[in-house]
Amino acid sequence: RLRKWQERIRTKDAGERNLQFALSEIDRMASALGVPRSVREVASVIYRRALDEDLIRGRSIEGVATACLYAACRQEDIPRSLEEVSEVSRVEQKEIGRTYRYVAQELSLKMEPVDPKQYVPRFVSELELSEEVQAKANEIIDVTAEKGLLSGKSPTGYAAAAIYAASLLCNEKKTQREVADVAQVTEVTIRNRYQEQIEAMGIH
Amino acid sequence: MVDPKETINIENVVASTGIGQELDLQSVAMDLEGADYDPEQFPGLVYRTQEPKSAALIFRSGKIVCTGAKSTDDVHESLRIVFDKLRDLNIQVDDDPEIVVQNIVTSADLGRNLNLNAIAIGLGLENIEYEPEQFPGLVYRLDDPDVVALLFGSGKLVITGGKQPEDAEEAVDKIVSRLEDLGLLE
DNA sequence: GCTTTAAAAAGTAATGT
DNA sequence: ACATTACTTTCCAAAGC
Repeated sequence: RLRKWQERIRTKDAGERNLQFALSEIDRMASALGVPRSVREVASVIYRRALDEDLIRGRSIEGVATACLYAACRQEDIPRSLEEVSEVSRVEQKEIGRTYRYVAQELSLKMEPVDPKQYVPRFVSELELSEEVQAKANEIIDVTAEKGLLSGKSPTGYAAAAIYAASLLCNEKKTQREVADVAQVTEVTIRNRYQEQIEAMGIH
Repeated sequence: MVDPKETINIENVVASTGIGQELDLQSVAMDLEGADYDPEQFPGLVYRTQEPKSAALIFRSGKIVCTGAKSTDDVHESLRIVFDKLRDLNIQVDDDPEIVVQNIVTSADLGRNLNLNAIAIGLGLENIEYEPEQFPGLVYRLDDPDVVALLFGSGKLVITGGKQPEDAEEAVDKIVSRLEDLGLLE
């Protein structure tokens, strides 16, 4: 009986320690990503729910913690790409993506697809482009997405192409390589999305 | 407008069977030309048929999995070839082993572009998974028939998980009517 | 969970010319 | 700038780790 009691304490302590580890990891990664405190709080809430629903079995604490942070960024409308999140996590990108989909499905998180416009302010800022370019990029995204060009395309590549196009239209040209680097996509992707967007905008 | 059902094409059929006899895969690998066997990597021996084109996984237990055939008839034909090859090696094979189709993969075309964003939100996010950062297709799980559909922006789709060719037809009908109900087609 | 086999869809990526 | 190859997702069975 005494043994069972000690065991309960032990598992309870282990559980507490694991939770503390997960929350400190979320905090560390959130800091590294430079996202506000509200995002860490949302991520922590999602993690505790995942814990309550027993979703961590068979998965690493780090993986679930990272997936929760990725989901929280999206819910707070300041998305970070899986690649960006994987850079501050020791879990590989593919595993983060899988775990995120699992957690989102099991907790019925109503995750809407990421709007490419949500990446625009950050990318524009990193490229030191004007608000005029930002407004133009947003317009390009809205108009071309309305015409159905967004289906199936990655939000980062889509935003990158719109920013590239806007920088040309506003005479503040950035090279495809410069834009590709901040968005972490290839020049080929920017080229392909750019061509479609320009075509749909009727700029040529 | 063309009925999307008419565009259905079977791309792959997976079936399982067994010869009712245990096998020494090491010796089968020696005698059967074109056989790939690496037990360290995978317990099954791989044997490919040319016509119809398919790949058979042969196990020590005598059970066999056949994949890659373009129709249920082709699966039977491919397995008939495999059975005869084994008989050529003086291995006893049951007269006509039961062949069970486990999965049928089909492709089809709705003939219209799809707004996957609208579909993901419109169909409630319940049986749907749409993560264009990870994959361009929208994953739609149906209960009846019990299949999974991958919908693309072009209007083309893949249906997998079905056991009968009719499952794909039913699935296409249900997908089309659901999208029409929500005004998401065209 | 993983390993292997096959096939389609469309996007993205790495590598090669 | 272009092509080719390869990887992402879904499904399923098999035997064994």
